Order: sequence, then structure tokens, then C-alpha cells
Amino acid sequence: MKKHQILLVEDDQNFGSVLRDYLELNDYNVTLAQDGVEGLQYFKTTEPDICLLDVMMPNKDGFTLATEIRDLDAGIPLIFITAKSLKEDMLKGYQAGADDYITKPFDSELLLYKIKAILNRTGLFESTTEDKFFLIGSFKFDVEMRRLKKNGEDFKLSPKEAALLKLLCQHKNKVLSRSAALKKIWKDDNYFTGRSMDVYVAKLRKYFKEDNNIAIINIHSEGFRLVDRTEDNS
Amino acid sequence: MKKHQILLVEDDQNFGSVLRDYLELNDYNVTLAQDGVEGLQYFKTTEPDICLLDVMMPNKDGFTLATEIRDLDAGIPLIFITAKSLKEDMLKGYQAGADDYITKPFDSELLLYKIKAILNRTGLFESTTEDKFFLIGSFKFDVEMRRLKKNGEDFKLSPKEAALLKLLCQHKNKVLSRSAALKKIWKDDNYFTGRSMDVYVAKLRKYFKEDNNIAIINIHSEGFRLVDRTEDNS
DNA sequence: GACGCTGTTAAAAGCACGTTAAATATTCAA
DNA sequence: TTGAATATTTAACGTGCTTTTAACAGCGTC
Repeated sequence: MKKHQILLVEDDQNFGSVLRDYLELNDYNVTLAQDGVEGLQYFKTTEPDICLLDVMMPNKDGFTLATEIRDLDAGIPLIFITAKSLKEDMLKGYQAGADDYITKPFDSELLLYKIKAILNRTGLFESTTEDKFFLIGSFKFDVEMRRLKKNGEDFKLSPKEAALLKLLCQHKNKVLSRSAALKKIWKDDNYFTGRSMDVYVAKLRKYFKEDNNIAIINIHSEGFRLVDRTEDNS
Repeated sequence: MKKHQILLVEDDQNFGSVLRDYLELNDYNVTLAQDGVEGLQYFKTTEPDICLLDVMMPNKDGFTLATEIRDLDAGIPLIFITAKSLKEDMLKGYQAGADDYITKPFDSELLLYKIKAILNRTGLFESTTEDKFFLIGSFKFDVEMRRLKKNGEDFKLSPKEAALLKLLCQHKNKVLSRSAALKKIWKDDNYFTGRSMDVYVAKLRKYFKEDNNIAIINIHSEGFRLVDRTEDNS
């Protein structure tokens, strides 16, 4: 999963860098701008997913900046940060197109949740770039459709076959541990589910039987490894 | 512009009806439910654009309700209303999928702005040009009229037939998941609604029986796929 | 070679789907 | 309000796909 990009515009250097570090610790990429002018410039170059704007800033205040940003991208989420909790300010903020408003001093954990909530919302509408296809040698595996295609042949996979192949693909050329796969797909790890998984490994191997470049190799009492020799790996 | 529909769930009768009136004065259609159970029921029947949920309620609390609502419609915006401003509560709210959080006593004008901000955001992503027609091979499907035409033939579809065909069309050549369709059309996902859906799939297939280019294909335990072979897809 | 682990196949059990028809529920007009 | 027309759900039965279990044979390590 790619990290989300945040634009933070805050003139208070101390507060700004502390907040930036905190957000970065929580897996966001943060660009920190010192004022509205710089903020707009960084907005154009970094193409953030969400903006945190201080209201009171020299040079260009947060509301003006918000309007300009919204001009460039009507859909970008905005959160205002302000010391005052004046009602007029909040209303003005929402008019400028705020998605949320947070007043200093604020709880940093709460801010994280707000960011997450908003990104979830916008994320819903973006095409989720979850792994939809895998290329395995000359095969193409369509996860949603559960189809494994090669030239003329076109196999329909069962749910468990597809789930297992997906896991193997995600670990291509690495080891997929037995117990991890069992817990993930079978939600259980005992003798019988283990045997069941072996049956599925056998089924998958059949599909790749003709192709010597593809193999599902067992690592004794560890798990399985999907090797694709069409890629330049040792 | 059609009025937005709000679902307000609030057990305090006085507060609830005052808030409802206030929102109605501001051009919203409001449905007021007294508790979580009633809330879920009204959610299914009124199909609101946004929900305002009191957290503390008898019978079923706001968080539980939120989860159930999100299960039916992952995209619907939720705002929690609470008397306490406990951090734990707010975090729990955001985890339950809140878009915003407001604590009593609150400024009513601010609430309006929050609602507006959220509706603006969701409105951006909805297809403004709601699909009125679909072309399926040599058929033409008029969604509002619930008519499926081909040359001489002209079938009149029932509401559920039309709703299902519309969903299939929106996912043409992709997978329409069983549970998604059931939640969207039947507002429920259990054995019997599932069987009911199968009956409707059979009905739809009959309409396309003569045309070999159109098929509704089942993907076992996943859902259905409307394939149109007059378009150049594999 | 003993033991546990894996490979494979086939039979058995389980579950999802296709379809039709009968039973309910809903709608609409008289 | 009632009854006819329409719409939807439930039931029943057949079919096919999926998954588990069982059985037996081969492999790996100690």
C-alpha cells in the first residue's frame, strides 16, 4: 500500500515540525510549508491526498489558500488548524470548503482518526489498486474473476484454489509458510486442513504442468515457494 | 435540486424533534427514529443521504447501529452526536466509520455547515448523470421506464428485475458480488434473499435467452457477471 | 529403517446454483 | 375496502461444483 501524501501548512516552526514527525511516524508522507505562498507552490508539485492548513499565517492566510487550492482541485480534502475556536472562524472555514476543523491544542490521536476517516471516504471512490492481476510466466491470473489464462487455455479456479494462488503470487519467489497460509485461508491450522491444503497445491501444480518455468516447490516442514524462472532470479 | 434526505436517530424526544424541525427549516427531509432498531429499519426504507446518530440510546447504541448501517452501505456519511466529549468515545466513533463527531450542547449552525461540507464531498463522486439507458448487445434497457427492448420485442420488467439488471449493467463484464447486490437491493443478506436473487437471475436470463452474445454467468460463491460479447472483451 | 512430511488420486460429503411452481405479499383501481 | 393483477418470496428438486476425507505411495531427515 502506497503511503498517503499530506501537505501541512503551518507557520509555527516548532509545532509544524513536531506534527510532521508525528504524522510521518504514522506512515504518511508529509510536506511542510511555512506559509500560504509556499503552501500553494508545494501543493502543485507534491499533489497531496489531503491538506492540513493553519488559519493564521503571515503572507497569505489559510482561508485564502484554501480557496486557491480548491480552485486547482475541487475534490481535495482540507482540514483547518486554528488556535482560536471562534464560531465565525469555523463557519468561514467550512465555507472555504473545509472537511473538518481542529482547534489547538488538540489531541494528536484524534487528528489521525479524522485524517483516516476522510481518506477512507475519498478512497472509496478511487479505483482500489488492490492486486487484480498477476503474471506468472506466460500465464495471467485474474484474481476477481478467478481465471488463469494462457494462450488458448482458460482455467476457472475454485475459491480456495484462487485464494491459495493469490497468496503464492504475493510471495512469489519467497517462502509462503504453511501455517500462515492455513490461518489466512482456512482460518485454522490442524492436521486435516493441512492435508486439504496439500490437495490444493497438487491441483495448482496441474495447471502449470506443461510450463517448466513455473513450479511450486515444497520447503520441508516450512511451506511452499512459487518460482517463476522467466524472471531473472537466482 | 432535490432535497437531501437525513436520518436522525435520537432517543431524547424533545431534542430530537427540535433538531428535526430545525433541519427541515433548512431544506432537508428528515426522518426521526427513536432508537437503534427503528433507526436501522428507517435506514432501509428511506435511503438517506446522511445519518446523524446519537451514541447513547436504549435498545441499540449508536456505534452498533453505525456498523450495521455501514454494512449495508459502505459509502453513507455518518455523524455522531453525543453528550460526553470523552476521547475514547470519539475514537470508537471514528473506528465505527464516523465522518464527523459533534458534542452536545453544540452550535446548530455549525452542524449545518458540517452536513453541507460532507454532502458536498460525497456529491462530487456520485455520477451526476445517472444512467438512464444501457445498451446490452442489441437490447436497449430503459432504467426508469423498466423496459427492455429489442427490435420487435418489448419487455416490461418488475422493480426488482430492473434493479438487478441495472446493477449488472453497471458492472458489465466485471463481477457483481452476491452480497453487494443483496445489500443494495434487498438491504439484507441471508439464505432466503439469496435464493430470491437466484430466481431473479433466472428471470433475467430468460429475456436474453435467444441472444447468444449476452449471458449472465455465475462465479461460484462470488456473484454474477453480465457478459456482452458484442464488445471486444476476451 | 523409522518417522513424520508431502504428492496424488478418488470417493464422499457439503454446499451453491438453476429452475419451476406454489404460496404470500403488495399494489392499484373499482 | 375488496378483489384482481402483479410482484416477490418460499419451497422443492435436480444438478453441478467445491471441499474434505481417506488411502496409499514416495520423500527427507535423523
